[in-house]
Amino acid sequence: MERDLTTEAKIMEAATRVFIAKGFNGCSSREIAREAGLNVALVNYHFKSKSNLFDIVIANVIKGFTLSILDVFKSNLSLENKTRILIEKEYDFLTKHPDVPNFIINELGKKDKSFFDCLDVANEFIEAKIFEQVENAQKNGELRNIDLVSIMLLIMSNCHFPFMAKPMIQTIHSLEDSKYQEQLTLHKQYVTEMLINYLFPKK
Amino acid sequence: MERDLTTEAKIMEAATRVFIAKGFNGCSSREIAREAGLNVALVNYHFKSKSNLFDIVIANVIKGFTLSILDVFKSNLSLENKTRILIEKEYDFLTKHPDVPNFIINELGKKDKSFFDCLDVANEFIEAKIFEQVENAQKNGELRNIDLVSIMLLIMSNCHFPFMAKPMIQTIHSLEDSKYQEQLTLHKQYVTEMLINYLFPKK
DNA sequence: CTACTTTTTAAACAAGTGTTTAAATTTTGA
DNA sequence: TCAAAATTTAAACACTTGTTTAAAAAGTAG
Repeated sequence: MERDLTTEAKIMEAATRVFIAKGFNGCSSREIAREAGLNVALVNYHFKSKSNLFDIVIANVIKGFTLSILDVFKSNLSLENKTRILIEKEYDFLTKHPDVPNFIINELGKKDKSFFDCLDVANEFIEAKIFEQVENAQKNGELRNIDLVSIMLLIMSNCHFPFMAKPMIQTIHSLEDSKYQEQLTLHKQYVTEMLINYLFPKK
Repeated sequence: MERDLTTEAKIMEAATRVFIAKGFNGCSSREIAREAGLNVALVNYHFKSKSNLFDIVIANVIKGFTLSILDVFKSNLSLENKTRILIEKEYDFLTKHPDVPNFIINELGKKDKSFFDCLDVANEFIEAKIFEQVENAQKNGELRNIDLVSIMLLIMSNCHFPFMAKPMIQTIHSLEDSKYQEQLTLHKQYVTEMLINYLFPKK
């Protein structure tokens, strides 16, 4: 019962590309098949249904997105350095995959908690012992004493939003892609300085 | 040739609600008509087509969103106080309309520049002379010397993202609506402090 | 009341949707 | 080599989509 993985890989590649670009409702099974250069029926033969394929794709995207973050958390660095590297990595990742945050936020908002639990990323974070490190850094006075949700929100807001709002900002300010990329490189420095200053106040 | 505005108003109300919640591709003309308690054909009779209705709705939403910002810009306050009030107003607006940023960013990204030019909001900002005020504040040393795009990005990121990511954060941290609202109230204070400290460094 | 316009309605249209079917083809294992 | 299994295909399925049509209803003005 050896399966032809190449066909499934083709479908996954095309589906990931199309789903991220247009969302679940914005594309059809036939469009995915066309992009993969395959017959429509193959999508359901290999993946049962469009929504099942979608679940696999989004789980995959989230996994890939989470892995690079976890690497930083698991490393043996101070929280301040972890934050610096995290921002750096986020901007790197998002430069390559600018549509991913929008995709995750929009499509995950439609799912219920049970789906999210299946992804099982929470345990990975617990394993990284990042919560203990935060608690300790706050006791030391190294890290500002605000809750973890807000810390995450502050970092994510300043990393993700500039990529999410890219089409809008580009339209408003008439910036071509290369100019906006320069803007983002500059912005990353501002964001890093601002967040580090705020989260890790020196005395 | 007096038109029954009530019917058009009903369609606009339902369309705005449904479009914001589900996006252009996420809903059907029939769903909008059903929500308005009207016959499907009335949508096209009064608004020509679904996409025409959508253009009117999104232009309307953007206008409403922009107006409250412009009020702040036009007021006679220092940039620091304008920033404080702007953040306050953004959080107020977004508490009432949490789905609007996602809606605007997603759907405006699909439109081209010509559509955006039709909205004609740029002139309003020029009229408010906010650009001159920024330039002067930077010469004074009151405002940090970074470009306007980044200033806007910093403020918008920290105001909009917490609302855009709400479903995701709620799922991750198992927070009910009221708890997340408390979180946002807290977060607004952090954001204000962080942004003011960074944008308006005291000496 | 009557002739006319505007509004509303149910029904139909062609096109596209996700999915299934059954036949054709390819691959597999003995 | 050859039957059994897995894969691929074209075609069809029932359903929804945005939109149009033509008749009915409501409203308007002389």
